Amino acid sequence: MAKEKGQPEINKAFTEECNKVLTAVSDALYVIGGKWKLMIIIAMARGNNRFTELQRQITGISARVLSSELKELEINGFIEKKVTVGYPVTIEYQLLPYSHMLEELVGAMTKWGIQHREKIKSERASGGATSVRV
Amino acid sequence: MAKEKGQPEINKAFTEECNKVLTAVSDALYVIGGKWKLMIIIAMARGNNRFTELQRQITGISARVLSSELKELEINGFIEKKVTVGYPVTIEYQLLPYSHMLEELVGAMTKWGIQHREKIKSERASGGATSVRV
DNA sequence: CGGCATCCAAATAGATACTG
DNA sequence: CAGTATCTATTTGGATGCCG
Repeated sequence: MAKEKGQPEINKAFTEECNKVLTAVSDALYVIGGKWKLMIIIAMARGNNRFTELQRQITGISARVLSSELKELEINGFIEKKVTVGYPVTIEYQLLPYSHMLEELVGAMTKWGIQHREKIKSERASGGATSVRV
Repeated sequence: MAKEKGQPEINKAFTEECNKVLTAVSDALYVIGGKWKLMIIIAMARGNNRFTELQRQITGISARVLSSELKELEINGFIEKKVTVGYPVTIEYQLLPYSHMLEELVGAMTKWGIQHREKIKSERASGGATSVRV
């Protein structure tokens, strides 16, 4: 139902709401999409503030990629780079308040990711064809 | 704080929780990451069930990409392809119950995306350097 | 330690044309 | 309408080496 040509006003409201959501999600994916950005923010929220710490915590990220992702996160107002001058110069990345607005999103994604892995596991027991990277 | 070497047990609990979240988010991104999968599910949840409808609703997706994304969504248990034999054969895609588990995630992402666009807009008024695709 | 430069491989996606 | 095929362009990212 809801696809006949009879009631165009109903479809129109649906289409507008749909467009709104699509635009918003598309916006979100544009800034925090990709494999790494959210992961970096998550790791930083747990106290990993140094370049090398982040590289160690986030499995599989290379220095080149980490470096460029940090730059983008900085440009987009999620993090800040702090250079402390001293005998060994230390460089730390700090989350800015704006990144805390991602907490709800991260929470939802975490929850879903856990559920999904459970689902895959129970399907493995039977014999479904699904995909998770190992 | 929380980076000295004094209290290793505290850091350890943090690291474990961190790994758990990172794994979950990584899992989630693996299945629903990319530009299109969530968008397709959103559009389908609003009554777009035909190939061409989806292509019209989702700005910028090509037939080739839509086709392959639909296949992956089917493999991963989010949607189902229904072929109705008849004089004009009709093909419809239906969301499966599993895809409804994404609603909370989609909601959080929508909310964030809207907030982000607002933020960018108000920054444009002053003169920040951020990025949104136009 | 915190990167940048370079090179290269692979994934992703756009354009276009064609089909039953 | 619902795709497939092909070819190409762009993006992404891994590996390695180097630098202050």
